[in-house]
Amino acid sequence: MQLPPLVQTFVLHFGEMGSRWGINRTVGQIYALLFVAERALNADEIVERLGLSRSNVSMGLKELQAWNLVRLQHVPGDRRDYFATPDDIWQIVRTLVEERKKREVDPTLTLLREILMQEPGSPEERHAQARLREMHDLFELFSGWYTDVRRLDTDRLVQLLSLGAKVQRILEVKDRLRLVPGRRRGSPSASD
Amino acid sequence: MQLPPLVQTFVLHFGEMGSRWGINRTVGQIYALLFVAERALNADEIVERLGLSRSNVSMGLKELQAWNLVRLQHVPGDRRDYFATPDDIWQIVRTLVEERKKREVDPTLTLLREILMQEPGSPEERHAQARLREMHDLFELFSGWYTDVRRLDTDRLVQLLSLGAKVQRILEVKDRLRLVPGRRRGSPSASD
DNA sequence: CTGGGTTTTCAGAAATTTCTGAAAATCCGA
DNA sequence: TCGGATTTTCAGAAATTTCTGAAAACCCAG
Repeated sequence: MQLPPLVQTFVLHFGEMGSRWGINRTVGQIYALLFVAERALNADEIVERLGLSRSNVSMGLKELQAWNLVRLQHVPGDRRDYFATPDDIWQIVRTLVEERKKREVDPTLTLLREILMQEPGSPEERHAQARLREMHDLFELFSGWYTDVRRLDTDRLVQLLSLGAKVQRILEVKDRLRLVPGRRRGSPSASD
Repeated sequence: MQLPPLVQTFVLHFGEMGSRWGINRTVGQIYALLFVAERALNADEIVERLGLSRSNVSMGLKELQAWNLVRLQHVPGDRRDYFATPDDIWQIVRTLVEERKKREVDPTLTLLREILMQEPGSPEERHAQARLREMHDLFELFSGWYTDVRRLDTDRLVQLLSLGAKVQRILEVKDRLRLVPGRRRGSPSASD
């Protein structure tokens, strides 16, 4: 592995983290390398820097492309493919979340719905269903929240995250307003 | 595997999902089984229902305990250990997030800080650092948000999630108020 | 203590995943 | 169309992870 020490530390760590996330170590390393690189790299440059076989790098890049996590670029007068991560880190986060939702959350929701449609054949199954309904509702809640929030532009998203639990105060205000008797929809207010 | 079909479907799916999440298949299955079970189960019951070896179940339960994801119970007059998941699904979510943060986010933040302390020895390293600073700030933002939000009680949390992007309106109100010239802190308002 | 029930440990077996080299396919300029 | 540069594929090798049986450790009632 032929890398400045600072980069190497990160690449190795990210590779390990990747393997805890169902992404394999070398794919994680490739992504880490591309993420900190000053310019797009071609496959041979990745081979050289990470000390992997050419075919392994090819596989890894293919996987990253399937995840929409790298962009393919071309250098004029050079036939090789060059790979880069998006410059905007928020774009990376969005893609990552989107893809994981598509691959993990959505199929799980589908399965849960199917299970909930079935007729329970025993008290045991009835209880299992009740429990799975809780899980289903939880997933739906998160899924709906995400569908909403993903539309926010990045500035607003950052604003929201920075606010943290202060948002709670808004909910408190809302509650208080609810308690006021005779209050009606229609009067504009931040809590509506 | 000796299970009602409805439960079996879920257990198998959850096992597969687990393996995409760095949790191994059988640990996922054990958790799924406990999650839908009407009562706490002992190790032999798990062996019987999932068709795993006794030692494998022992390992799996140990791992789940390390994650704080199962509670140990005792039945009077029975020396065996019984295992159950928390009744409150939100408690499960909280534990899951907490543990993943501890194991993945925190160490990554530590590493990133260390890297950012180093003196870059080349333009390449300087660029890498800039990039990693972006990542660091992103992680800090999420981490701070989480630290805040985890304190909310479950009702408020659900309320917040249900609100989804409607929270955006509050931000818009906030912006608008900021633009009003001469506006001062002190006058109570939902946007403060 | 002792003995049986229970859980844990751990070395090796089995299964799965990752990685590689060699060959095939693709692609493009001449 | 040809020929070299580049990328992809894939069968088997290597590495890693998971799983198991047997034995050790533990634990408590008697």
